[in-house]
Amino acid sequence: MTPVTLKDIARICNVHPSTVSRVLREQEPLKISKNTKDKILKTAEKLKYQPDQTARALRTKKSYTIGLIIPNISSPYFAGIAKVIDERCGETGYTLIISDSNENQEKEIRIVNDLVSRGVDGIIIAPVQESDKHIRELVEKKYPLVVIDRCFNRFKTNSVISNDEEIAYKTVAYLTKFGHRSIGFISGRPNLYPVMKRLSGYEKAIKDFGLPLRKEFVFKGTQSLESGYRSFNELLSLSDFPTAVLISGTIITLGSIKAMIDKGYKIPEDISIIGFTDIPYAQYLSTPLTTVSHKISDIGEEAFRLLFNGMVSGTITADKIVVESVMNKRKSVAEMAEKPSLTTRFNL
Amino acid sequence: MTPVTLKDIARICNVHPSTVSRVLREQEPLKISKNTKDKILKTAEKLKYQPDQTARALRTKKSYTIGLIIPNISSPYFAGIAKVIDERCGETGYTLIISDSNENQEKEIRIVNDLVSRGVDGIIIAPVQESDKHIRELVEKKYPLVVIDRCFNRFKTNSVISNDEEIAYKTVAYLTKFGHRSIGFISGRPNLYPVMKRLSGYEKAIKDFGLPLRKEFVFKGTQSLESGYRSFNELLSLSDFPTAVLISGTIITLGSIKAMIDKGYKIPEDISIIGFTDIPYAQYLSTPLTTVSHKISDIGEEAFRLLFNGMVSGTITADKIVVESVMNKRKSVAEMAEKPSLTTRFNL
DNA sequence: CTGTTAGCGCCTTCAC
DNA sequence: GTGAAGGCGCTAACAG
Repeated sequence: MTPVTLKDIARICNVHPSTVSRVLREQEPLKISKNTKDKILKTAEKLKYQPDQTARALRTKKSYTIGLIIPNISSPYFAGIAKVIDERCGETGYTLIISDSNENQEKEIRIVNDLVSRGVDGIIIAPVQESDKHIRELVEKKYPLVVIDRCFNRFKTNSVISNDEEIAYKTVAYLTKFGHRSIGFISGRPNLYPVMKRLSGYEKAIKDFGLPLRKEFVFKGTQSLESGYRSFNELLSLSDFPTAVLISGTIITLGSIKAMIDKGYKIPEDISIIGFTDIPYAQYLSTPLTTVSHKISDIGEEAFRLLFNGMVSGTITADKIVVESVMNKRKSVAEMAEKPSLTTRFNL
Repeated sequence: MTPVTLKDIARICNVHPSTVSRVLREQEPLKISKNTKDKILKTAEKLKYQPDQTARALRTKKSYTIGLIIPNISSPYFAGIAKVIDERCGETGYTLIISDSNENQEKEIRIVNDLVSRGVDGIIIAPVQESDKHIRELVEKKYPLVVIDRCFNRFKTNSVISNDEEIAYKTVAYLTKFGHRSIGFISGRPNLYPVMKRLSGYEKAIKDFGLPLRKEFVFKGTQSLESGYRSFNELLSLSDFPTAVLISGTIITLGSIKAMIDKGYKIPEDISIIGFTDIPYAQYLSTPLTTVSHKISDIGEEAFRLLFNGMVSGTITADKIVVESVMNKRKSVAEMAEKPSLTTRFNL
């Protein structure tokens, strides 16, 4: 019942373990007599020999393992990215270790250390992003690394991001076409790179289109439904709340929708909204949601490709890949009413 | 730049590596002079020593690693389970390796072998379930194992399931209270354990309530939106389609809804539906969906607990845990009209 | 073509 | 209290 080892096979075949090792690894050029080779292959099969990856990794300093660290495995966005990377790993003979940092910096650091001491060959990480010390340490150690959803300026490393600034700008432009001039912005954790970029795209557009920039129309919070709910309620309590709102984050968007429903407001009659990021359900919501969707599979694909190339070539690169997001125009944006929301407001 | 080892610390402290090992593992009772202990601790800290888990695992035959195999990481159901298990792992010092079998039996087998040869201390698996050979092999090898969402009768092992049969029965009972007597059943892969159970609960209820059991009202397919779409379209093409439908699977439910929308049918005016399983978005859909929701965190919790107990005690158990599901009564079920759907049907 | 030797980094038993 | 020796299972360099 104890696992079969090279030694076992060697003993049975009357050869040295190293010979067995050579045969089983199909090491080229294989200078082994067909006779012993067949003998070894056959008994290995019969005994269902499985090489001990731990021992192999210890010896070769290569584990054929890569680590993926994401802040929330329950998020469709990160789950989707994980899925693609997992597929590529399967195809290339790597095992993926997915860890959830749970939006928690300390846990993230623990995970990074753990993965390193487990000898993963490379790491893909979507950092929680409060500090970047541990990331920089990896870079300095020349550890194969790809960062998703973030870009550092204090040091250089591979990263894959979306064009959030640009697309946020475009959503504002889109809203102005419907006559909106009073536009809000709701987000979760404000120090998240994509959120910062969306905000700056938003602000830039507000300026360019000559709209009033109102600080009280910009809300920050955490990555939770409750936060979205709270922010949107605050927004609605403003006497002259905006006629359109950009909402950053799926779960925040859901919380915002809940706030509107609870207060009896209608989308898009009372307020138009655009959500970052798309989900399969968005089109089936009571008002099919206009969203910005990220090319999840491209992001995963590119992240894996960067990491893989680095691992096989043994060189450390610092490429920055930008994946283009797209806008899904559905029903949550409408022409602004002459006297926006007034009826509804006074009916409450 | 090369990692710090016990040897390095030993050399610096003028002690033997084994002494360093003893100190750093805080092995009790620690018969080490405070002097050398402090010296070792200090230099270990200074050099940021991280034990090589690979070497340690090879030596101790314990990797402090557990494997989780699920058929789809993008499914909120499995992602939720993974999240809970990951949390428990973090708390207990284990590292979780999540692998996605992608509903593919062969990939699942490859993953199992890979995890075993990587030396994981235990496995939690939601099997794809075409064959159970590889699962039985694990059981025979006395590998710590917990099966989620499935129950075997050919051999005994730990499993955590939901009370699908019972709850399916109850949903039919619930529908009859609204006057429905013609009830359909749509599912994905029919050989999935929960699907089988739901179907049998459905059939039992149909009999018990004296409803007509119509084979053409039962649809099978795959775990995909398209499959749900196709099945529901077929159902709608029946001249006397049912007034209520049970739908097994989130993504299948979404496909079904799409089919109804495309054909212009209204929920629940034309057809009442109940979806297995709940998702956060269900209540925000155009018709808030009546669903059966599984206690995802309980399932994960129980699975981890079973595995953990087995691993620390070194005993192999074969417990069967049933987690109770609940019904979320929302808006997708309504009183059956006198002449159900007729107007709508002829308006098309 | 195949065997021998020598570790990878760590832990554990047995000495002293 | 601490050191020495041995080995987990495997691979790599060197013999022959």
